[in-house]
This record gives sequence, structure tokens and C-alpha cells, in this order.
Amino acid sequence: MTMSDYDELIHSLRERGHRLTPQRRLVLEALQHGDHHMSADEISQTIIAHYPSISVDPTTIYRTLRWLRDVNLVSETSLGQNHMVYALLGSDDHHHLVCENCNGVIEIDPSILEPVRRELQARYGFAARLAHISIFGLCARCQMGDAVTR
Amino acid sequence: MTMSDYDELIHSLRERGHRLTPQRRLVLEALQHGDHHMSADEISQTIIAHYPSISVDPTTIYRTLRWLRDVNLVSETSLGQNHMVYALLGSDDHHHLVCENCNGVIEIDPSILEPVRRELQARYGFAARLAHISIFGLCARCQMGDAVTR
DNA sequence: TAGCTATCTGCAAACAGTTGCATCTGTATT
DNA sequence: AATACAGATGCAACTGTTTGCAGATAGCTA
Ligand SMILES: [Mn+2]
Ligand SMILES: [Mn+2]
Ligand SMILES: [Zn+2]
Ligand SMILES: [Zn+2]
Repeated sequence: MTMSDYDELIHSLRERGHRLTPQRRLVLEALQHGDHHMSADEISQTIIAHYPSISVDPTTIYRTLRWLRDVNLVSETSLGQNHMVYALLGSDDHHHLVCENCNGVIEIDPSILEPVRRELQARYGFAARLAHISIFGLCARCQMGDAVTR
Repeated sequence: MTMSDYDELIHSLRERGHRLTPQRRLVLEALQHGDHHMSADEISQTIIAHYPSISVDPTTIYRTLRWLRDVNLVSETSLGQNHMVYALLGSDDHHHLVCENCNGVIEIDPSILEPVRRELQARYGFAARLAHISIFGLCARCQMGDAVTR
């Protein structure tokens, strides 16, 4: 996202009554810093590492992440662990295949879901938010023989 | 599922070292009784209602539901609430479109995802468990104007 | 620049689900 | 029918996330 895109976005959010608070800036900055997905706790740790004197309550981090998801800036994804992971939307577009047996994650081309998105819009008028999602199942190796490892 | 299918299933699970305990029977019975999806708590309440003298620990209910999911007897689905819902697989096949704005749920024809399932198997050797899932997004009404209700 | 107010934050408490561990039991074997 | 033991249960403690509420503040308005 360019800087002017960002300014424009903030402006349009303000028009709708949203505020850009220091806490929200810190969460956004943490997400930009980490180049992978991050858990709420990793975001918290990143903020502490960069600004040891500032503290952002976990509740605020969770609420900020929900807000960022709702305004379509951030994806919220389960990778089969017992916590969600968050990532800025816009670049490194992909989805995940998550093996329920070995917990392995395969990243896949997002175009595979485009026909589904189009059909949901056409048939049900539904605008699916299919960005950076997970599909659960069994990877090739785990399909043959239940012998588990990893 | 017919009775002999059921017997056969139990037999094959036993062969793989699984046990059919009273607790597991009770959870299965509760799921058969309720004709919709049920939360863990609703399953618990149903068991209490039918057998006031018996008590099944919530931990056991959660573990049983995970087991039933892993052996492919039950689906585990988020409908946008902060708890999962569970349903016996096999009949009333459908998926859900869940509106993130108004929380409405639309049930859809499951065949829409078959091409995706086939392509994931062909291209990645991945056997997707795409049964009774949810797709999140915005329903037709909520796409026009952010005026929220419901 | 100060005032106003809807929005946001922090804290405490609650909730849904998971994990570790000691004990118990379903099932195969005898 | 008795034995043996892998696998299941219950309890307590814990983790990740949400909610209610009182007080603080971003950003509009004058
Ligand atoms: Mn990813
Ligand atoms: Mn359903
Ligand atoms: Zn696997
Ligand atoms: Zn809606």
C-alpha cells in the first residue's frame, strides 16, 4: 500500500467515525514489521520490544484486530492451532491447505477460489471474503496409512 | 445412516483401537436427537435432560466431539458466533454463507465446492474436508450502505 | 484554542475450549 | 470368569478471546 493510499484510507475511515488512536497505529506498525502472519501475542511482544515504555492492553489488541478485519485491512486466519493469526491484506496473496493429521500447511494459489467467489455473487448476491483463508483436510502423505508423526 | 452401517462403523473403529464408551454413546444420541447443529453446551444440556442422573464432564464432551470429527462422523462449524457447532454428517448436506455484518446465515448447495475439492486433490494431493462449512462475507443487503441492523 | 461527545481504552470478570495427570474401564486375550 | 493394558474419563489449571462498564481521548465544531 502506498503512503497516499494509506492517507486516503484513514481519511475515509474518519468520515465513517473511526479514529486512528496510538494503540491502533502500534498494532498496524507491528503487523507491517513482522513479514509473516502474527498472533495477537506476537503483536503484543513486538510492540513491547519496539516501545518498552508503552503498554497496550490485550483487550485493545483483540478489538483493534477485529476492527482491522472488519474494515478489510487485515485477514484473520486459523492455521489449526488454538489461536488466530493476522496479516495485512494486499500482498503475498495465497490460501492455506492445513492437514488435520500432521498439522502441515501448504500455501496455494488463490485463483483456485475465484470461480466460487463469482458464483456466490451471481447466485446468492453474496460477497465472499475469501482472502488468506484455510481449507482443512488431509495432506497426500497422511491419506495413506494412519501412521502419524510430526 | 442405517443400523448395520452403524454396527459396521463401530466395528471398524474398534479394530483401530477406538472404544465406544457410555459417554460417547450419549453424545452421539444427543446429536441424533437435536435435528439442527448443536453447541457443546446444548449437547450437555440435552444429555442432562434425558438422563438427569448421569453427568458427562465438559472436557469429555469436547474430546468426544473432536474424536467424532476426526473419524469423520461429525462436522465442526463456525457460524460467526464465539462457539463451534456440531452436526452428524451424512444427511441434509449443505454449506453456509455467513454475513459478517448482520450475522445472517444462508444455506447453499454443496455442489458448488466440488470443483475446488477435485482440483485440490489433483494439484496438491490434498483431500479437503469440505463438509458443512461456512464462508464469510457480506450478504446482498449489507453490501449496499453500511446501515446496520439486526 | 477550548469544549463537546461519540468512540476508544483498560481493567476485571466471564466464556469456550485445551492440556496434564492420576485414575478408571472397554475390550482383547486367556 | 479373571487379567492386562491401551485408551478414555474427570478434575484442576490454564490459554485465547470476549464482554460490561467506567473513565479517557480523537477529532469535529466554533
Ligand atoms: Mn499465509
Ligand atoms: Mn448447517
Ligand atoms: Zn498431513
Ligand atoms: Zn448481512
